[in-house]
Amino acid sequence: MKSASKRDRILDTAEILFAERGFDGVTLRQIAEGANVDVALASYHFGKKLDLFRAVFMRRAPEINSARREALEQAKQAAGEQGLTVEPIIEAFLRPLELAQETGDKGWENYLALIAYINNSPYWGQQMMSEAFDELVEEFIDALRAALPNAQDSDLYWCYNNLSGALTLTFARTGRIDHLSKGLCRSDDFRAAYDHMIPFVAAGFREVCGKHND
Amino acid sequence: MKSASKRDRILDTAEILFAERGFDGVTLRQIAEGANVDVALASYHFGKKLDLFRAVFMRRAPEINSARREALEQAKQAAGEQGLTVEPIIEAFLRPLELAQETGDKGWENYLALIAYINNSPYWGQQMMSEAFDELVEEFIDALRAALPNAQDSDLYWCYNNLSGALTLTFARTGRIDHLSKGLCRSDDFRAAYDHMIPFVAAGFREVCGKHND
DNA sequence: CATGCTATTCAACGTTTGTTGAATACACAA
DNA sequence: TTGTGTATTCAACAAACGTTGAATAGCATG
Repeated sequence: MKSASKRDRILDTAEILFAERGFDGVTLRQIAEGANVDVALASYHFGKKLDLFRAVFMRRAPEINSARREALEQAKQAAGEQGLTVEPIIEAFLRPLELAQETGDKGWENYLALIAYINNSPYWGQQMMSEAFDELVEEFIDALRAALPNAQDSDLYWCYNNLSGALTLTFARTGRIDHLSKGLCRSDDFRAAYDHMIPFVAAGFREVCGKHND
Repeated sequence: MKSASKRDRILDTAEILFAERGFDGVTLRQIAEGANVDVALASYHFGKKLDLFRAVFMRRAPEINSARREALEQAKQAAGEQGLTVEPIIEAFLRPLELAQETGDKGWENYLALIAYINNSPYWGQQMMSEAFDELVEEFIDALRAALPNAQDSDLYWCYNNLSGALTLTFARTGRIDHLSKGLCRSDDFRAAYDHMIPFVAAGFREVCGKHND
């Protein structure tokens, strides 16, 4: 990160700090200090503070979307003519994030924590999340609708809401589960988190949206 | 709220604003203005800003805990000798919150949105949440362990993590599901939210923690 | 009425905030 | 070398921040 351009260092540092403390909990001076850069440079490159926040948020979204889309496409290929069932769809939605977190690139961990913050904030929540991710989410809902032909649409959306909540809490890595389980589970054990989340969520969809065709 | 004591009006207003914008997104002057009170009064009653935040957070926690504990006790009575199954345990954990949100007391809605904010914040998350709720959560984990005798403890905690995430996203009422579903689902339709969450979560627990004895 | 205690306001403090305009450094083309 | 545009720093702004000490009001009890 030392050799990256100053513009990128601002983005990287802002990503870390916004993920930890939220938009209002971070000052431009803290970001500038962390990036070893003058305060005014952030304004020069990104404009207002809110524009910097948006830039951080939008930077990695396309990569997530394409990774998920590709995983869904591969699952469809693998399923062949008999069509997709629930579990591979959920798997395609979630595993790319585990992979992102396991790259060792702390940037991804921070970015996903930032998403957790935004997704659960009534103030920031709806607009940015929808703008960045809803188009692709619809593709997954379509796949789930095909796999669960007896489901009502409202059931599918409510189930997606449960999925989204479980996922973003994992992003946040608050360490609460570490404390609650007395060290038995660790918030940063991504493998364990997703290995438990995928069957959990898939079973929930099947239960609520009808077990037929599965 | 007009006739409440000024001290209470500060708490009520702080609850609203903290839930919307988080700790750093709200100023003491905004709180004072909303409560129709001088700025210095908040410091007089509560000390530092952070102490006010804690006071807001801790105010309603005991009421949630006792409502949940009572619901669990009633479920145990109803189950009799054959012991509790998963679904009534989840129901006892979740329904009291639906009831709180349906009282029409906006204070409860705001408070739960505040919990959503804290639970997903790596900065605030662990300490306050654990302090307020973990003791009671352990009682529910115990009940689930009895209902799922083949479960490993780590499985139970990971499943609780999924439950916690789904629940707190519902608390946040970000309106994203309204947009995503094109109005088919509404974030403030608590009945629908819990009616979908309870079977979803119960099925997840049974799937991950073994279907035996259920 | 006087006394004492709590609640509330007033006024001000020293910092810190986001943002900006001018000044400087840098890179590269002519 | 000179010129030009971009990148970066410097210095400063007005506004807003949390917090505090002293002053005032309200209200019980004596």
